[in-house]
Parts: sequence; structure tokens; C-alpha cells
Amino acid sequence: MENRLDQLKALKYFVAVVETGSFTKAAARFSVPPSSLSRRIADLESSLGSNLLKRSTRVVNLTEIGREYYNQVSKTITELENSNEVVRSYQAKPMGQLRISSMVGFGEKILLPLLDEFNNLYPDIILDVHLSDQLSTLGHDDVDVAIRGGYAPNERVIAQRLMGNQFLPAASASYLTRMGTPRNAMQLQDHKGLYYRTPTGPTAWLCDLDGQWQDVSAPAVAISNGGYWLIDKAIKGEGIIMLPRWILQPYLDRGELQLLDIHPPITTTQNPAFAIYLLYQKQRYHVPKVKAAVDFITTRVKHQYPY
Amino acid sequence: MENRLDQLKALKYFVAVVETGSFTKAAARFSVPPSSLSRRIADLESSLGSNLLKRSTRVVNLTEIGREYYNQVSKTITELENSNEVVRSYQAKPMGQLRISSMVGFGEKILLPLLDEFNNLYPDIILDVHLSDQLSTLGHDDVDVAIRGGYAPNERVIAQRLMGNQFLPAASASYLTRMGTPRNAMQLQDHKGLYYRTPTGPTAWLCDLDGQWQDVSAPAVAISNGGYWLIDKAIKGEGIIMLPRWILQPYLDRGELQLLDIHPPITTTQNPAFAIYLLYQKQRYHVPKVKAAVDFITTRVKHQYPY
DNA sequence: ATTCTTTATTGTCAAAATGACAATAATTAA
DNA sequence: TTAATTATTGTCATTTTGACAATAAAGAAT
Repeated sequence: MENRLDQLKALKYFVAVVETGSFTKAAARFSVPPSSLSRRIADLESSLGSNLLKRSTRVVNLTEIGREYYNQVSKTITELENSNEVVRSYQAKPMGQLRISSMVGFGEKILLPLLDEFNNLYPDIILDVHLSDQLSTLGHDDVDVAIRGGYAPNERVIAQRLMGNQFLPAASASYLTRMGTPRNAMQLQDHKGLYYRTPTGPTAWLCDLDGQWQDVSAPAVAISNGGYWLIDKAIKGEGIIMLPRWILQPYLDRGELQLLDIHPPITTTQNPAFAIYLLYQKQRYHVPKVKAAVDFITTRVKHQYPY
Repeated sequence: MENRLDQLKALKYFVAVVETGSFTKAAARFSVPPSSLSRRIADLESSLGSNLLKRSTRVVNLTEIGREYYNQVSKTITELENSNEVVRSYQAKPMGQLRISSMVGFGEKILLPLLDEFNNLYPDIILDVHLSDQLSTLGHDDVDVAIRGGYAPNERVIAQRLMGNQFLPAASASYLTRMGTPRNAMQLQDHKGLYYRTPTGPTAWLCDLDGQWQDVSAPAVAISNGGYWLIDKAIKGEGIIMLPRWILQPYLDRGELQLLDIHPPITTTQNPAFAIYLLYQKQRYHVPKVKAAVDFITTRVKHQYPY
């Protein structure tokens, strides 16, 4: 009655056909003839009593129930592969390829400098760092650890807080002597603003006035997603800029910019828990290479940037 | 390199051994000799490179990593079984999204009124009705059942005849008293015609005279793809109209129009089998939602419109 | 419309994996 | 020490899967 069939193999074939959209391409991935996939998937369909794929000689696409099934089993299969990897790498040393995904700015400023040291510590780990501000789903992508602003996407993923990401206002000394130093949020109307454009839009200045969030943005001098161009303008005294502390810090240290102390405080998001998080799959934490990277990054970042 | 092993079966054996604490008891659960479990689990351990179980002749218990592995895969296996169950139940009960494509006129007049009842009968089927006179290819489009005039496009599609679609001549009483009632096809030359324009052109009046098809159209008063406008004109007595019976019927019932009995009979197509067909794909596995819709529509239509 | 090309399926046979049954080894209880 | 239970192993039969050629079908090109 029950299946006389290697269902797992059939599922791997099925998933590959869905992802490549072709029996031939999927067969190449396993180095077997397409007929094998055709047979195994036909058996799978037979055991389920359903057509999963709509085939024609040119195009293969999913049936309604096939799509549903694919969504479920593709996740299940990667989970299983993860479990296998955990066992295989049990009591093994950190090694292999490690994919890290990070926001561009954070990657360039903070992550990559750390990774040089990581490389020395774990020479058997080959790093594959991908910098992008697009959020990836982590789990469907082949990413071991990811660094993102915001919150954890779902509960299957662990989000380890790395550092705050509050945007702070800053300006150069020349600007402040010329325009005066604002102390109150309402005074900002008479100042000039340099606005950083995130992937989700420009970052307006917000202020919690008596429990009401209000936009207290100063008139704009420039808006850009090019952070350095804006910082340059700020240093030249063209306006007030709001950026995360970890970007501002070197300029503050050199005295090129100084933080503004505004009351009530202004931010760019209504959520105070806005921060940078390190994301990884819970089950993969026991894979030595992943554990090594997670532990290394969190301890180093928290030590060097304790805010 | 990769496992030449039915891992899923091995996992089921493994889980059973863990849960029963015994190879023999677990083997009984599958009705196979204990040696099978022993072999499969040994293969599994070999492919993972770790011992999962600590065996002795009296007790079987888990190693540390075996426990970790068990915790993960037991959950994964039940997830997979659930997915299988979802697909199997999809085959058992009419459910899911059902896309119906129909000609506009037929859809508005006949199909949609029926579908309200269908909705009550099968609340788990979500209908998505698309009305259009463009022929869709059915199969390339995501259409489960389609209603079209004409014939079956190819043999992978089943065409179930719903009702005749012969165009019949009709006119109002006022027209006939004024212009006379034509009995012979040749007399039509002295009458007036109202012509319905199908997507493939206006529908000329044809007649089989001694084995020769001839155009016996009356001089045109109006040509349009707007059926109601033409019917209106016919009722006002402006000419003879040819339309399918299922459109004419309500006007005949109310006495606003009456059929003409012309010899030899005139039609708009040379093929006498011209009818309205319900089309659906021949599938290897029966999809209940499709079967439900096909059966429902054919029985209802044939009962209510038995011509 | 017709031909050409690509691609999935099917037939047939070989190879591999799994199951069955008996025999063996090992551990624990008596 | 002995007896009994139980996992493992040897050997062979069965079943499943893979390989390769041939076929059929559908889209693309002309």
C-alpha cells in the first residue's frame, strides 16, 4: 500500500525540475538522463494520485496543487539537508564555504575589516561575501549568515542584535557658527537638511511631540543615496545630516562633524528598537563554520561598537 | 559521493527504532525483518559519518548527535507526511481555485446564474470566471474549463457538447405583416437583414441548394457585434435577425419575435455540428474540482436547454 | 502552412539496492 | 555459568532504478 518508492529522491528531482523549468536541465544537475526524472516524478505523482506538473515539450509548469506541494517540500528538503550537514560536521573543525550577506554600507565600513582577521583565525573557511541592500529571504537563498537592519523576518531565523542603528543629527562647526546651533526640534524649520535615501525612500526627520509623531524636517538642500556625497556637503557646512552613529563616528572623531543635541530628540523611525541584526538559521548554528562566524562577528562588533 | 541510499526510508526506520527503543519492535511496525532496519540504519550512519545509536543486545539508545538528529528529522518527516496528505485530500474533495472561461453572451445569460448554485454546492471551490470572446488555448492559459463555440482544438482536450448553437432566423409580427412571411430561401432577397458580427466576421445567411452552398443574405439594414441593439431593431420590425436559439428564446416566449420556417433551411455555417462545447483537459489523474464543475454544468445546461 | 529542432516520454535491458531467511555473535538475566 | 533475547551478518531472490535508443509532440523558424 504505502510507497514502494524512494520518495526523497523523487522530491529532489521534482524540486529541481520546478526550479529549472525543464527535465533536461534538471537531469544535468544530477548527471542522469532525463528519463530518470520523468520516471521518478511520474511515480511520485502516481503515489500521490495527482498531477504536479503540466508538461509540454517546451514548457514545464506547476499545477495548482503542484505549486502548493512545491512550496512545502522545498522547505522540508532544505531542512533535512541542514540536519544532515549538522551531523556530518559534528565534531569537525570549522571549514568549507561560508556565505555572508550584508548591507553595503555596513559591509564596507565594519564587516569586511573584521573578516580579514576572521580569515586568519579560520583559514579553512572560504568566505563568500555578498553586499546588497536588497533583503534576501535567508533560507531559500544560499546564505549562511546575513546582516540586516530592522527585525527578524520569521521565527525560524535567529536575529542577534549587533548594534543600534538610530540616525543621529550632525553638522560641521562652520555650519553651526553660520546658522546657529538648534536646540529645539521646532527650530529646525530655519535650517537646512541633507537627506539620505534608503531603499524604502528618503529619511524624514521625526519627533515625538507630546505623544504625536510629527515631521520636523528642515528644507532640503540635497537628497541622495550616495552617503559620502552628503557627508562631504555636511562637512562643507551646507546642512544638517542624519546618519547612523557607526557611519558618523570617524568624522566625529576627526572633528569634521559634531552631534547636535536636540530636544525632544529627533529620529528617522518611529520604532526605537531599530537596529542592525545578524541573522542565521537556528538549526545551522551547530554547523561549526556558521557557529564560528556568528560568535566571531557578534563579539567583535559588540566590543568595538558598544552602542 | 552523495548517498546511494533511500534516505527517507532509513529515516523512518531510525525514528521508529528510537521511539520503540528496539530494532525488533520497530521492524514489526513495518512488517519487515529486523535485519532490514539494521542495514538501512547502518547505511544512514555511514553516509552521515556518525553513529546515531548506541546499541547493545538489550537496549538501544541515542548518542548525543543522534538525539539532535532525531529531534530535527522526526519533525521534518511529519511535515512531509502532512504535505503528502494535503495533496491526496486535494484529489479526494472538490476544492481549490477553479478558473472558468466562457464566451461573454453565454456566460451572462446562462453560465453565471448556474454558478451561484454551484457555489453553494461546493463552498471549498473558489470560482474565477473569465468572460471573453477571444479563444484561449486552454492548457497554456491557466483555465480549468472553457466554454466555446466550434470544435475541439486538439485531442488532449475533451469537448463535451452542451447545446446546439445553430443560428435561427426570426422577425417580429409587425415586420412580417408589413413585408410578408418568407417561406423560400430565394424570397429573402426582397427582405431586410440584421447581421450579427462574430469575432471572425459578419454571419452571412447560407443555404444548401441542391448540394451547393449559396449566400442568400438579404440586403443589410445593420451589422453589429452588439446583439441587443440588433434585437431591438428586430423587435421594432426593421428586419430579419439570425441568432442562436438560447439568445432568442426569451423574446420568442414573450411573443416579441417569432421564428421563420424557411425551406430549404438557412444557417450561418456550413457545418451542422456547430454547437457550444465545454472544454477541459484530459488529465491522467482526476481533479475533483474539475469533475465537479464539468458534471454540474453539463447536466444543468442539458436539462434546462435541451436543444 | 510546413519543416526543423528541442524536449519529454516510453521500451527494453542492465545494474544496483533492498528484502528475506537462516545463522551467528553478544549482552543481560537467571 | 547457562539460557534467552536481540542485533548483526551471509547469501540469495526480488524489486527498483538507471542507461540508452527510439518515439512523439509542441514550439520556433522559414
